Amino acid sequence: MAIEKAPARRSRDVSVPELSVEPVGEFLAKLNATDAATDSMAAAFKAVGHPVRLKILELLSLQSSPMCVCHIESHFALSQPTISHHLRLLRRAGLVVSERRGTWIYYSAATEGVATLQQFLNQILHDNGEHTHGIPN
Amino acid sequence: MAIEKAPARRSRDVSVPELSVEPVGEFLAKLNATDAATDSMAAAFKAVGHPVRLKILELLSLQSSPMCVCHIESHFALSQPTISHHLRLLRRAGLVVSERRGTWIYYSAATEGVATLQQFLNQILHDNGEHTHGIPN
DNA sequence: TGTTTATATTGACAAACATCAATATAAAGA
DNA sequence: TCTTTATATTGATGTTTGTCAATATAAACA
Repeated sequence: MAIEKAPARRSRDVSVPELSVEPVGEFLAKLNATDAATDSMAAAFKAVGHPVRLKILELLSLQSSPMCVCHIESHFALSQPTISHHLRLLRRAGLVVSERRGTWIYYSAATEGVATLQQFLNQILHDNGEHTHGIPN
Repeated sequence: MAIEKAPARRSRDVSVPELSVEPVGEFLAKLNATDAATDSMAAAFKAVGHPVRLKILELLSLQSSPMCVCHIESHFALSQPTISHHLRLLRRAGLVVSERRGTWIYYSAATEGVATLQQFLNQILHDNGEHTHGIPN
């Protein structure tokens, strides 16, 4: 197991390795997408970061047509208030929408919200490896 | 605001509206992707469900070449152990990988892990609206 | 060897979360 | 109007999470 030499230093010998690509221009521009944007994106990911909510979203997208709460409920061994709670979180995150029809309330997946997350990950994947300049030896 | 009629009933008049599309075949097959699979997918989403971790991932993908912890750290007003903690969670979720180089440890985005999430959302988007059979009146 | 430096781990604590029982709301039907 | 039913909200409780200070580990260097 060959031990690598420490990365090259800047003119003044600081204790931090040099970045192989400077964080300028487009880099910073993208990076500084408002904190608010990052926060709401993170909040949406957090919403699908729970098995029950992930499954609800899966359920709604597979079902395609809106489902009422009682149908959603029947897929889980959880109390009605708990399902209601998870639905609220998904709604707040913009991942599902609801519509009242008489006594029932129908939920469906919110395409836009899901697309936003998908596009974010897409960007991560495309940015990554697009401009690999090699790594400090 | 027009109030809708209750959805049609089954033969025996139960208190639950009829599903407009029956959950059979491919539907159930997809749905029953093991709970374990759902859980690990949810765990990965949860990992990006925090602003700091989301930003770290963004940072790594924009930077493209691996970054050492001290560089990552410099982007946040958080203690070193806290950053280390977030990196651990990202690593456990399979979203980043780390490699030791002498004293430093370099992190980079794990393309596979991110791709898994991206593909999941992709599926959600494609399933949704693919077979809209109309909704109960 | 001993010292320095980068990163990880531990322990503690406050804040956020998941869940349920109980209750409220709101629509439908008698 | 009163009752029933579907869903939401509230309040309580145990669990998980985010954060830091203190400490440990591990590599590099003198």
